[in-house]
Amino acid sequence: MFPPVDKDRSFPERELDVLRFWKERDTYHKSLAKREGAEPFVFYEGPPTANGLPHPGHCLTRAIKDLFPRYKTMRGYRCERKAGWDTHGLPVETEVCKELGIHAKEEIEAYGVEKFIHRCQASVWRYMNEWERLTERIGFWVDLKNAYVTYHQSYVESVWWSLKNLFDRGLLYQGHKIVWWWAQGGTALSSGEVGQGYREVADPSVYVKFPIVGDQELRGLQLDGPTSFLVWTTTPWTLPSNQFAAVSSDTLYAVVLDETLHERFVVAGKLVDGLSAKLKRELKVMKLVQGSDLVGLRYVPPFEGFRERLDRPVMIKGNDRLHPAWRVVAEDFVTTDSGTGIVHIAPAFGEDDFNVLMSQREIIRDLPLINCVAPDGKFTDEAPDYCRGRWVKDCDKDIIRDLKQRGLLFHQERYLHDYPFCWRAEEDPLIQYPRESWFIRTTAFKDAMLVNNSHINWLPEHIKEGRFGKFLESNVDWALSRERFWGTPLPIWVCEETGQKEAVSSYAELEAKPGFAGGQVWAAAKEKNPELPDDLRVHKPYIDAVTYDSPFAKGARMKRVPDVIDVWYDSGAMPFAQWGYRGDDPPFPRREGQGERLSNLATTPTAKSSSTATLPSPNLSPEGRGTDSAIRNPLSAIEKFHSQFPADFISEAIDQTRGWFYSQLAISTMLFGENPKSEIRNPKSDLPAAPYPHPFRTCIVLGLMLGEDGQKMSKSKRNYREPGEIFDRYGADALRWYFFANQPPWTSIRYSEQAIRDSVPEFLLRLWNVYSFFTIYANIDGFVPGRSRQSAGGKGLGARDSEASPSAAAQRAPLAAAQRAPLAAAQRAAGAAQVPAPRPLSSRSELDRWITSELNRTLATVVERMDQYDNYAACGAITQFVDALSNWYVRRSRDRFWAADKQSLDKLDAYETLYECLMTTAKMIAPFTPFLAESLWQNLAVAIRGENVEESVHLCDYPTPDQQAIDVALSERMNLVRHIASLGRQARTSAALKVRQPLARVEVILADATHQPWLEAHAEVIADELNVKQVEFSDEPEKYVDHEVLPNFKLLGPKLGKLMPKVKPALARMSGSELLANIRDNGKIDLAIDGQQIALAAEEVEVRLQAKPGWTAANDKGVVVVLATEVTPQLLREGWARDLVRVIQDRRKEIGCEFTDRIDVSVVAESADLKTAIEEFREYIMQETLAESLRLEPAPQVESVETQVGDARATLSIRRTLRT
RNA sequence: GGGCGCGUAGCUCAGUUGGUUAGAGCGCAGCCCUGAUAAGGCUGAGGUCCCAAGUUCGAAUCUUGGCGCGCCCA
Repeated sequence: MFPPVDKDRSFPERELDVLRFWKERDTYHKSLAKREGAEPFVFYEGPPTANGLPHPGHCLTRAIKDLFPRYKTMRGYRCERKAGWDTHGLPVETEVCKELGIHAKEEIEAYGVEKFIHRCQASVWRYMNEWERLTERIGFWVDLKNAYVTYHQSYVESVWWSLKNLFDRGLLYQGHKIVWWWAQGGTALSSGEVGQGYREVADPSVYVKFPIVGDQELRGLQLDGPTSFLVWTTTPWTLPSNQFAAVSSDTLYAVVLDETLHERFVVAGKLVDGLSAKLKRELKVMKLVQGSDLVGLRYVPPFEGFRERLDRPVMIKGNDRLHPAWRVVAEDFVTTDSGTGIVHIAPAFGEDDFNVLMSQREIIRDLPLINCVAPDGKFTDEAPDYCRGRWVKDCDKDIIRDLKQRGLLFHQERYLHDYPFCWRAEEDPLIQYPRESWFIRTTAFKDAMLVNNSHINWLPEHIKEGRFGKFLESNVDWALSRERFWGTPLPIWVCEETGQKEAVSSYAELEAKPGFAGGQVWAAAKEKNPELPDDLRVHKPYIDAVTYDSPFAKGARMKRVPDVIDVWYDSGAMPFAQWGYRGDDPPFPRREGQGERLSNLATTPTAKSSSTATLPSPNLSPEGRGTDSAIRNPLSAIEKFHSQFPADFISEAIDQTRGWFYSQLAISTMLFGENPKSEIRNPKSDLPAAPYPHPFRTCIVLGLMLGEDGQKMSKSKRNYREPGEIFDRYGADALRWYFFANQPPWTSIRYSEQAIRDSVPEFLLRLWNVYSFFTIYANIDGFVPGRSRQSAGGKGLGARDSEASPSAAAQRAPLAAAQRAPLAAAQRAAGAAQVPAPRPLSSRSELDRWITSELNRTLATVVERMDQYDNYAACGAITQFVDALSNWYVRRSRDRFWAADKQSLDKLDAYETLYECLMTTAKMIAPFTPFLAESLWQNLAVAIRGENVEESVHLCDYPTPDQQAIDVALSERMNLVRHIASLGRQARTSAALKVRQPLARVEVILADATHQPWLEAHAEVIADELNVKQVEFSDEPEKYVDHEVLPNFKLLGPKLGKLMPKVKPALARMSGSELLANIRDNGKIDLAIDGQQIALAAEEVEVRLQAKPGWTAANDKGVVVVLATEVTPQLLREGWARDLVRVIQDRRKEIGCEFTDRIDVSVVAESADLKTAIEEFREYIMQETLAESLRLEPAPQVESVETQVGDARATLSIRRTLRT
């Protein structure tokens, strides 16, 4: 007995049962254990941050991350899935700040860094439960218990190790650069962070006069009267820090006369007209000058703050004198696209500007930087008095007013542009500001990164050369340091005397340093609060307290630089840091039989660095290590890293292009790059190269998920539903199927609740109904799968549908199969003894062979597509199969299932075939909709076969196609039958003849007669589908159809060229049937076009059919179906009988009959025709409705209903047969 | 402003080396079937394939230039 279908339970409810089942049985770990020793399929989890709530976008990521590991596991690979959490960084800090109601960096310091860090650490886990619940509920199998956590000491130390490696190789340097600066937060932001904060704002746009100093040599410019340079800026607050004005050497500048102001101005010639238009008055061009001729001209500084100090010439090389500020320089970056062609240079506030200063410093040594803004974003005392101590952006208005009063403002307007704000403090505009910062010399690896990238399988492909490739091309050094609190501390200690620096790779290494001090700060904190996680030891402020003796100067101390690092570095270090890997130290033991992924990394293990002078032997167990073990790399980490590097598969959304995708690639290329010659390598580096690509081979770049309104999903807009509600309403399978089957994963998808809802009836429910149909009848008939009849000697389909399929597995994963084979064989042997195999496929009916062929064709497609990471096409194939199974196989097989003889071979074949289809489908869909698959498996397999099958569908091998079972011709023919049936129904519709009304005959006309003999042999199917007595394949098609002969453009195009367009009309002018006859007789058609003789071969034309008017017919794709519409009284009565059957069946249902209940029927009707019909078809009616009696007189004891049968009214009473 | 991607039915999306009748699902309308029944099927309406130019015998598809949207970067 199969467990009866639980009609009352919803999909979500059943999913919860499945979740419980997996948990109880620990199915995930069993699925791993089963693949012990098998070839690994490596997956990396890109760590989410758990301090925000997950939304539907995260569901997509988690679904796709589950799909392929599940699939690969079933295909025989071992796929560990270590979860991870990204825990550091600004997002966390700002959350805590919000909680505390504080904002600025000083406020954090005032609150206390130690307390602040404690809150950060706690806040990281705020939404952990929600994330874990989501992960579990959507069916994402991942090892949450052993998740890596970026603030854990082992992780931090692994990151330190990698930074030390870079430092030792001279790749980590301190530089003075213009950075995007979050003044309130007191830190620089990475380009990625800045990018997230752009938004459109209206800034003041001012054109300012820089009056040319009159007493200088004007090089024949003949400026009679006051003349000014016009400069343009959208940041008036930078004007008090103006230092130069830049022009473009080879641009023509115009000296224009403004007759209203009676002043002259210098602007780029090209921009004069535009400027005039803005002003609505003419600017008269007096003279044109080459930009290079303006270089060196001085102007009056717009503000006085630095004038006293700097407005005088200084000596430069060769006794020349030059003003340190407020003169014109030529720069390449100056364009005439906008503004005035003369650029205001404030070196403190722009990268280009800063570079001007740097090149000027090559001429004037010690040239000071003009900057009257402090790091907190407020003006210093060198600024105009009305600005001092105020936030720069607040001063724009006052500065403009001041300029206006002094007659220096030429023009003012508002300018709409995108400007960056802090991504975590949305009201804070960023400013560009010069800072000391630590950088990684990623530019040295640009070529290596490009090579590495070229080996990665990006999906969609355009990412490789497109977005990601372009990004790599424009690589700039990675600004690593952050002047913040909650992050991985930069592990660099500086000698307070000499300023020399060194990097440290672990806390233990610090403790081993001579003169180690400061550890007591942590010890004291821990004593005071024993609850503190030990991981905080390596964080601020405790780590800041650690100092030691300087190896560079006697008596001096080493102190840590106070910065923490960019969180993106944390995430990018994940391929090794998740294991706490810190290099092959001790050497990694080479193991036999390990694939190429290990060999290159493991071949050249080298000892290094002083702290490991006495290496333990590689096989020393982790427990047996000595006291200094913490300094060394844990053995397990080395093994783990080597066996799990690189990843075969990762996936995140496209916004990670410059985030996680880049950070991983950059770090991996720098540490494990393949071609040492092309890179800066240091003898100290102990890292052997790994072949590209790494650290990931295939990356599916997911599209962004938009809200229902097409906008980016956002909590404040509420344009999406909480994932939890989706699970409760439709279930995880519905959501997953929606993701996998509705579009390729990389298209950005608009979240649509309706579409999720729809995946229930379209796929899940349809399949479930097939299963339900099977269960109902299999139970009625007491069907036991595999125990059909004569023992077929074991080599039937039984082997295929039983779980074990060792030969298939052996081709894929030798190790796994070898281990499993004996067990599987034993299982099969045991099963075979109890359960004789069913009839072989070859003995079964055509319909059975057809659906089995479809099943295997589907499997072939699914496996082929999934191996290419193409879930969308795979799902399409599955959908089609389920449709074929439900709407053709089951429908056409109904009579077989209802056959009275429970032991009829045909009936048993039908059960057997459907059972096999369902079992294989359960396995086939397991990676996609794991819950439904499990329910099917439990009810169809485990409930019947118990120990003889895997206890979960997810422990099964993925089914592979049986090429022998595929019959392409049969598929084609069956499609043709389905097509004919569809056309027949179409014809019925147009004649308003319902299918229940039998008709005498249809005639089928085929353009291509290839399959006609086969169809003639299957006329019965068509007759049944269309409810006609007779199907004929007309031998006089001319009676019903016109033939249209069309050229095959694809074949003829290249051959005929320009004549091509004339062929179609030429053919149309001739009679279709004559052309056909021509082909039949001569094998070709002769045409004359433009006087040229052309012969068209049979395959170069296409014959189309068009039903002639006057016939009830439908045509499409070379088939016409003509319907005989005459309804004789005999046919009419038969139609009525069928109608009565339907009415009785309805009534059966209404009174709650079981499928097998017998009934007594009474029909009272006035219509003589109806009575005749009933008598005529009495047997048929009784048989169809399981009636024991059928009377034409009232049944007073039984409740009756009025009803309509055909055109007649009738009173119907039925009751269950009274039997004990 | 630059890079990348996308514009196909009311909606969500397919559309394979360019081939002359551009498809699917949903939605809508009408109908059918029903012992899988809170399912299923059929039919219909609905398209200047964003616009323009070019290449070609032939363009939704290739090229160029616009326009619009999204993402990334400035």
